[in-house]
Amino acid sequence: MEATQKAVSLLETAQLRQTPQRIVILATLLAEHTHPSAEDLHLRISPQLPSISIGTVYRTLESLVEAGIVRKVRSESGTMFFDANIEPHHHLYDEHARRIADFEDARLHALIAEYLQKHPIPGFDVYDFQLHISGSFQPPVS
Amino acid sequence: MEATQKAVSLLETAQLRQTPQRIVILATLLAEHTHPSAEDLHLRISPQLPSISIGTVYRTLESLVEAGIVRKVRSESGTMFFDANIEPHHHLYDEHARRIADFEDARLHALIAEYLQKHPIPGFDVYDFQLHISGSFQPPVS
DNA sequence: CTAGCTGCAAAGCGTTTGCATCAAT
DNA sequence: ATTGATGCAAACGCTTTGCAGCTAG
Repeated sequence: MEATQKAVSLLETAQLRQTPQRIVILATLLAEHTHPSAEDLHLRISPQLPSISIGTVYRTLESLVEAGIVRKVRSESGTMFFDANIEPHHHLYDEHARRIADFEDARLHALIAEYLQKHPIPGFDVYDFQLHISGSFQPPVS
Repeated sequence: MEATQKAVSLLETAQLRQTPQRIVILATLLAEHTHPSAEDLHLRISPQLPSISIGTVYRTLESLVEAGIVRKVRSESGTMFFDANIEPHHHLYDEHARRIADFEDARLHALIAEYLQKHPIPGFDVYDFQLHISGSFQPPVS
């Protein structure tokens, strides 16, 4: 399915207003295979919708997160990155390129989930967990 | 050993100048069992050393991190928290109280490390990993 | 003596927000 | 028509930085 159509249908089921801004933001994010920041998205969208403001991008992303359509992940540097992949997955933090990539490994996820279930943490109620793996994509020339 | 003495000896072995500011900052952090922010530390230190500036706190903490004496962890909200416990450990993110607590579990750490070693990620060099467990300390009254 | 740390204040950066206007429903 | 979204710009919170003076070595 095309990204724009998918965006429209997701907004519809989430009962969110289908404004041009929201449709473009969500469609752009769905078409991405990376994890863009709000600013990244704003830059990418500006040519198609020059009047869109960065504030709207932030507010829209926040609504999408609340609706469960989008996930946000904070990077080491503090910037938020957005992710339309809401399947449980982990992240690889590239320390050199300063970007974040998805890391899906159902077995690893199950392994940790099982461990946490078998060994509950006293006084702490676990909602969710995420593995942050830091390293680099291309080993630095040493 | 007393915190101040430990701070002095850590600064010495790290070959960092033993200024009153650095000694107090490190000693305060060593005495903490929580993960204070730079501002927390500044507030806690001000009565003893009223002239100390927040900039110095940040610069000192950065030096200590570089020296491997201190770890920093970014919270969900974006604020940095500092931690004098440099043993490999994971963190519990309390979504309600917005604080971070240590979670040490050598078996879980070993389990994940072993898995990552046995199943290398193609094209990615792993330096380190951290499990972010989110939840709450006192289950909300529902 | 001198390399490097400190205090101060200003600037930086990503993000949020108040407000008047505008548009989806 | 009404509720909620938008653009704009100002403000925000945390962190970093330039600079002149100070201090540990």
